[in-house]
Amino acid sequence: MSTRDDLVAAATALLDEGGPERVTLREVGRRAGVSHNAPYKHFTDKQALLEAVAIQEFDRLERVMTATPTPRAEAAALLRRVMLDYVRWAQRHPRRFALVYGWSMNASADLHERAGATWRRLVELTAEAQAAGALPAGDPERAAALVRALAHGAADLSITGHLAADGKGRASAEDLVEDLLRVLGQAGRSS
Amino acid sequence: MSTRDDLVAAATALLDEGGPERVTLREVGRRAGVSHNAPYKHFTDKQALLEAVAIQEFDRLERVMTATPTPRAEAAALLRRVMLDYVRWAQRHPRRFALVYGWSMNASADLHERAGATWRRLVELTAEAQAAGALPAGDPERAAALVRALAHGAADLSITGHLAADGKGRASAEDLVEDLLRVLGQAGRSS
DNA sequence: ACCTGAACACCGTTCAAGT
DNA sequence: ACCTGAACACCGTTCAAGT
Repeated sequence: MSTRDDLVAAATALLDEGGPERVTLREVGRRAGVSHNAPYKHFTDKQALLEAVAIQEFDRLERVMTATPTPRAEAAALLRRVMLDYVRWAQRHPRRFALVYGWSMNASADLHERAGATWRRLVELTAEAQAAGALPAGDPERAAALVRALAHGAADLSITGHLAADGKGRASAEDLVEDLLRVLGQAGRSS
Repeated sequence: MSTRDDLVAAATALLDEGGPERVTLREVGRRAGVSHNAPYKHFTDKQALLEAVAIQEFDRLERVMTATPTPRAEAAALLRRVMLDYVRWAQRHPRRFALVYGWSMNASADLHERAGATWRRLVELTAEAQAAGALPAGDPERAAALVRALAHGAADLSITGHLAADGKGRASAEDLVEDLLRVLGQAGRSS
């Protein structure tokens, strides 16, 4: 483990504990066993350190999406699994989810590039599912955006407690993903 | 305008300009024409000031939802308009959207209460739309959650630039809301 | 090349007073 | 009741040195 890796690991742990404000360069340095401004020798500023954390997390997401552990899985089943993985990851690591898709990261060209690759893979999967009749025909980019937006919104509302507003939230984020895919499956078969 | 109102207005303006970090109590005080810690006589801390901003915004959202300007509008048309208003509000005031539904607000009991009222109204609308056959039958809470999660996710991805990953995003947040309602409408009529 | 310690500006918050 | 000014602790960032 290089010092750089130690710094990223410490920043990730602090992020999980209390969000970006908890990630102080002083505490990151302390946990990595260096001085409070040693991070500046590896990252231009705090923002760059958080970007490194976000990129590391994006790489994990992409690995899940491009891996196909179930041999010969149908596109629809694979799409379902990928989207369920996505909402489970978000619920398991809510602060990483907030970081990766949050405000501060929309200026990072590096992150934008990785997001593009993940997105293209999702569009491919969607197109295959359409061809199999598991989704309605039409622009695969648009159909993929629909599925992704639902999963993203369900994960975000679930994390912030807005899915269970009355204290009796009857639908989990995973339920909503399944509901959407079921409705889209009906529409795909009936057309 | 009381001093308190001036403080909330200044905080709202600063939030729009650069997010919560930009909202410093010193600058809020300066814009309201008071000292840098006069805000402490009206709010217990910065968090409480931001909560006041969030609550003000939630009240506006609720007013849009409970108002029915189009007389005798059908439930489905009204639901469509409410959800389109929601994504337009989010795109117009991205930092307010991030504040209201973001991390820091999930501990505010007052905000939670207001969210509950808005949510119940949406469930009512959904139930009416289901009765009219514009949405598939089933638990209205769950159907409402599906619509809301899609709108929320589409708005969030649109704001952070993730809907147009390839530089040629073919679906706007509004498009996705319409797509979902169309598919749900088909499923409602065919059952 | 990588790291340290002092220093600076800025911010949230507290406190002792003022009217 | 409402406000002010000084003060404290903390943080991001910079700089002059050290090996």
